[in-house]
Amino acid sequence: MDDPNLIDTKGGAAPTLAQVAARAGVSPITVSRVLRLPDMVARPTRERVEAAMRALGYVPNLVAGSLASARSRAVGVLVPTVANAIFADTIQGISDALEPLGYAVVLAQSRYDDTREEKTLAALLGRRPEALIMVGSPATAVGGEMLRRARIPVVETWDLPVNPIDAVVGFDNHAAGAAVAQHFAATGRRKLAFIGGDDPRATRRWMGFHEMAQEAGLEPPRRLVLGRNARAGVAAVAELADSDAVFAANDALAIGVLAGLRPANRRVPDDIAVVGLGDLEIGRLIAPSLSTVRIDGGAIGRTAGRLILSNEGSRHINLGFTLLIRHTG
Amino acid sequence: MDDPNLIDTKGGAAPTLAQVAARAGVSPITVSRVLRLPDMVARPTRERVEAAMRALGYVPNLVAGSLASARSRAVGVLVPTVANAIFADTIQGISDALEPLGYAVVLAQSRYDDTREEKTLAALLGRRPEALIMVGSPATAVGGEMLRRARIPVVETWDLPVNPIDAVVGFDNHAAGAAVAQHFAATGRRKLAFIGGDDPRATRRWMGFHEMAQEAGLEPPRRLVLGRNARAGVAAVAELADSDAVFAANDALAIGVLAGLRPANRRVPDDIAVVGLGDLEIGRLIAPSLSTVRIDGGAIGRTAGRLILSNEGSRHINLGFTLLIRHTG
DNA sequence: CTGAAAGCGCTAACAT
DNA sequence: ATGTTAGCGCTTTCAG
Repeated sequence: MDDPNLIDTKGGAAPTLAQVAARAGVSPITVSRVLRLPDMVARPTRERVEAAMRALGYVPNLVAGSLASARSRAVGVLVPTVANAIFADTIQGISDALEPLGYAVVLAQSRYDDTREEKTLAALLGRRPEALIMVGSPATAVGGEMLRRARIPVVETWDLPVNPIDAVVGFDNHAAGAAVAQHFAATGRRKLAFIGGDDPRATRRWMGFHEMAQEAGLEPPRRLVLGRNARAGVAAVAELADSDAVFAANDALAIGVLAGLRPANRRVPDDIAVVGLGDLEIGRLIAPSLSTVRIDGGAIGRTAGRLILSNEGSRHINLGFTLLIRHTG
Repeated sequence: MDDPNLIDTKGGAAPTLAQVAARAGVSPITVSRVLRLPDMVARPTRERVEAAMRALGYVPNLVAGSLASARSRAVGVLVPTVANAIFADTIQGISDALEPLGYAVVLAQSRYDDTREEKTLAALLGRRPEALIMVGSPATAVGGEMLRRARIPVVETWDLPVNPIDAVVGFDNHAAGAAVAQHFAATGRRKLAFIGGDDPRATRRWMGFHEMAQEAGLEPPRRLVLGRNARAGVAAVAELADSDAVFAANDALAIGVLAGLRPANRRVPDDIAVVGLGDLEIGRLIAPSLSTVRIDGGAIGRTAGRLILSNEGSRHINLGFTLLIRHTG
């Protein structure tokens, strides 16, 4: 039963805590204490142990420690994709909040695929993380159930689910969509379009956008589901011939739309307005600068990290968004 | 000795393999086999065990499994930062290559800080990953020694170190810098500048750039070390008054330079050429489109993933780069 | 095809 | 301040 996909772990066993103990002439538990509770150990003893560690190049086996103590000091992080810059700041924020405290970040991607998400969640939970942070909410009931049974802090982010599993750090996607539609209506746009994925968060943006357009007495906006990256934005332009305002569910998409509009000779914002979401640094720097719904992804990550470390304060945090009208709409 | 930063792991123990075994009326090892070697177990037995697992909501404890088998099925990934989009594709590539095989990605950031890198490396190795992939090479001798002693596959990426620890997947940063300088010289530029960080890879780009400029008979280029993000690019423009060509060590920086040049009324590429590195999708979409040294970050990640899974073929892979001259230079 | 025994490397709980 | 004992939840090895 040889699995050809196994990494060939070379020979040469790593030194163990017991070996350090033997070399220092103490019992294993003393070495363990030098590592975790150093000032519980007498100075000379500690120094002998430390010398032994250095001599052997000892690296404590956290896997064994996790099993013995039932504390993995790991947090699972599940994002749709890391390639989309929109989530990078959130991962960074989580890492910034937790790594200094000795937590490891175990990262996994769902790729916007519900089946994969379920598998990934199981794989993540198998490592017994002390908490799990995810962008969005579990797509399946099974996934949700797994998280609930795991009995660890769970933080759903980038949205405000109605029935959260535990903690939430996000913003109101519906309201964000509505805000953009309202802005378009207020600036005299008549034929709106939305471009984005069909995941729950994008769909909520669409719902808010759609409803507010109706309320403003505009004809129903179009919805284009072509992908989530800049290329999809370029492609979308072919369908935008009779729209005068587009809300793209993320900034990369919006920048793609801008790029597609240029050769089509449609002037932005005169002929058509374009608003993105996320506020990538680059959106502010291009010309014309991109109007967008600003989301503070870094704050989402840091807040999620803080939430799993403490039970004080609210566990349902709405970080909001800001409509930033720059030069494209 | 209460650490207030401990996550409050709630009560309610997760079901164990032994409990599943008891419920199914088999011995623990049989449950273990159902999980790992299902077709070694008779059909009816297997079905009983599977039913018991479902009934209990059993999630195998991979921490215990790792300890017992000495195989963690985890890979450590160390990057300078995840916020810089330039490494996102590499992480994605690693994840794509390894997650389907059951490996977890333990992600950590060095933040271009040598001390932090050393600590992070130790933290990573303590989890006993079966391999470690890093962007660049260990900054300190201690870090290198730790990696060597870990006796696991190590892949250094985004560079071609002269004395690699083990495997390498990267490109020649020196040659990339030289190629840009050569291009500038060939297109009549006289006063070159370089903007980037002071990390080893950026420095190698600078060296190549500088040497080739000399060879081409140009006056020595300037080197600006102001940061690595787009904002640093904007700031750099103040120092670029008498340069007619800039090589920015990454595309975000280059886009920042472009943004800074606009209000300064300096035309690109007529007054000044700008070339980046990385080939972010967005660079191709802005106007004028960004000239850049294309690096296939995704391929670097996937190749690194493949390398740690197999010992066949070369372990020193130069994936090269492509100079892409578009509209900024 | 299934099981019994032993142990991975560490820490918790109790001594002393 | 240090040590002893037991055991975390699983897999390995060897039997049958």
